Amino acid sequence: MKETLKAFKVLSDETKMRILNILLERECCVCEVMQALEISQSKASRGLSALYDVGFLKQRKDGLWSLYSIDKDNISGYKSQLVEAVQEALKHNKKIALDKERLKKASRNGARCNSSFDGDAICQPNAT
Amino acid sequence: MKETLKAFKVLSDETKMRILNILLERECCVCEVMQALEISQSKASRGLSALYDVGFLKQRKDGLWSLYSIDKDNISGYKSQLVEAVQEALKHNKKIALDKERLKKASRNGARCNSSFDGDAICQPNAT
DNA sequence: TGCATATATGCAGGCATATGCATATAGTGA
DNA sequence: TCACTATATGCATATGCCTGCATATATGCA
Repeated sequence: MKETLKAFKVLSDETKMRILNILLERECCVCEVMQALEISQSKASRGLSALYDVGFLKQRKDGLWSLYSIDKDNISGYKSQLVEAVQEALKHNKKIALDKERLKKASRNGARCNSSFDGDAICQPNAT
Repeated sequence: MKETLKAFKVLSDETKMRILNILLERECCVCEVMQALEISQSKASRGLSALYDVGFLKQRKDGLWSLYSIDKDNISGYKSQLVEAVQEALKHNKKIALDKERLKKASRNGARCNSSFDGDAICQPNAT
């Protein structure tokens, strides 16, 4: 039961729901998530690891990069239903569409994420 | 998006998830929910109204009683997927089975809920 | 009209979560 | 070994949620 509650709770957060959505497009490193969602590095990293902890994501390392993707092979039962619910709920959402647009232009180290680009400064507050 | 997040959030709480589950069995008044889950009156009432606010439940009044049930006619899309995910996640859960057992014995005013039976006192802490 | 019962809700305390900031950690290449 | 970059995380703070307690509200009945 605790596990189930955690799965619902992780997804009841805008950032994490958006992260899950772009990962449905393709595998991403933390850096690309930052760029796609225009969020800070710590926010991206924490969001990803929260989704990982609950079992929605798998992770692999490639040099400096930490690459996350949907753990399709291990998502089943209610968890796959949750992922489908997220997709269904947001399939016509504007913000999500923007995220996906930006994701296309995003790239590993393409933006020199941590230094020159500072998501913290750019990211607007919780406007919906 | 806010609406979607609220739907996930409401269900990321044990009490509300259990309430949703027993309502899948049948319509209940607040009193019966208290008895089935062995929780306090305010907890039952607030849980029900939270689920109502998000659109999972409908409500009708019958004299003193406030009767809640799953709003099947208006639950569609991602919300019905969420309800299904809850059912799937908890279909073999022991606590849920107990809730349903107690629900069978529960009745409107059968326990003189507010006075003699005090859920607050009986209900054990958050053991899982 | 007054009492009993069922439900809703204001308030306050406690707890969990989200997040920015700063920093630690770990690869990479010179 | 050192500088650089990507990622993870400790700390402090702000915010929101859960819940019990007490009380208000509403309905039925004598």
